[in-house]
Amino acid sequence: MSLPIKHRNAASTREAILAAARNRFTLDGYDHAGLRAIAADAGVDPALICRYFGGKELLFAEVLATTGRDPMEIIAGDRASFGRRVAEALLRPTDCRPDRLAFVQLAIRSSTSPVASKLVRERIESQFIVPFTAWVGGECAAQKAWLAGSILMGAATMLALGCTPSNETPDDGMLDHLARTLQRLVDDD
Amino acid sequence: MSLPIKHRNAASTREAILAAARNRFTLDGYDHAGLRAIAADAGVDPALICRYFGGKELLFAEVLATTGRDPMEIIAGDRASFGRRVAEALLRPTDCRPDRLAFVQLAIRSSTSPVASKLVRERIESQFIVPFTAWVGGECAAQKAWLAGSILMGAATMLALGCTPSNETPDDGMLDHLARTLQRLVDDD
DNA sequence: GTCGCGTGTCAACAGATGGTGACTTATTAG
DNA sequence: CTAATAAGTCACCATCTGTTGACACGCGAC
Repeated sequence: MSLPIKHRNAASTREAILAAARNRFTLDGYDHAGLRAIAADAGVDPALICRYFGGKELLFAEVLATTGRDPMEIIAGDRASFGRRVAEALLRPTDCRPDRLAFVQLAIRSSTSPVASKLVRERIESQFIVPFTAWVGGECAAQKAWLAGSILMGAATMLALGCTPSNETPDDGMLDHLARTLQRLVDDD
Repeated sequence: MSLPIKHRNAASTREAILAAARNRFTLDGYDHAGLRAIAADAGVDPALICRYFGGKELLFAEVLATTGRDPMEIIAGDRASFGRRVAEALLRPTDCRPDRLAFVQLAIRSSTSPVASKLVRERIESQFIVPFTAWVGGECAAQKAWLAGSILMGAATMLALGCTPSNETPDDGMLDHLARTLQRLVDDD
């Protein structure tokens, strides 16, 4: 986490700050991720963050924009395996590329902060609702997109809260049900 | 909101504080609902809140315990109309009794705060997951309960974020899809 | 070497937060 | 009427937050 030799390199320290911020924002949410904590993780003075990014809100905006890949990478594809694909991406983040749906974690943990929620909503709209609506097609595409997003957000919220059926790690039963529910959403009508 | 004549009555001012706190916590979440704002709404000095409830966390605990009715009032009942019943309770809070699923709003807005999330999780477990699991029955009851809770939390989160398919108020299409998805959860297997 | 500028640190500010003890005011008992 | 107690207020504290300006360090150019 901390580089043993501290070469003065603006680009790399900027990346270090961004990585630390991404981690803290994802773990603690916008409100509880303090600039001092982020700076400490990055091995940097808090003042530097403001000078580099122009403040906490701008930092969050940059983190949000660079966290996770385009969700459509997972969503778009074979229609028949959509449910399982997405469920696995959410419940088994270590199996596939770990950052596939990372922005969902980031989103739910910062959804309560007024300034962060605005940015979060815009990202959800532009990078999930709109492309998903186009991909799923059909008459009720918009409603399906909203519901699919709701299910993903809700499942992630419950996990973040520590609510699991077996009081353990997510099990196969959860994955099956989640996958089936999502699959039905794109299948019918 | 403010009584013109202020009789000194411990019980009624306690209720006023509780009502103001419930409102603020539901609207702004645990973190952004300040004791000063709650006190101002109740027409009371902030210090009184600490003296009456012993601090913000205990106040929140009492609000959480007294907000919304037992969710099973809506959930338990005719199995065939379960989906629509719950969907309407969530999306049309003004149609039925307004406080039926009020605790869901309270829950999602305070789910990010470490101290509040602990209380929220306990309430979800004890007043939703456990009784729902018993009610739905069957082999995968626990997974169904978790998924149902996830869907409710997610839908409420999306609404709270301002994400709706039509950028307007929740429409009938959303209600239909939500109802159907929930219904399938209890129907199959 | 040494000057200059990019890079980073330090100290401090203003604002807000939850919380506490001493104080004042109203109500009621005797 | 008066004294005791409940009800409520005030000033204040310690802490934390994001942010800023002045300062120190270090590397490259000359």
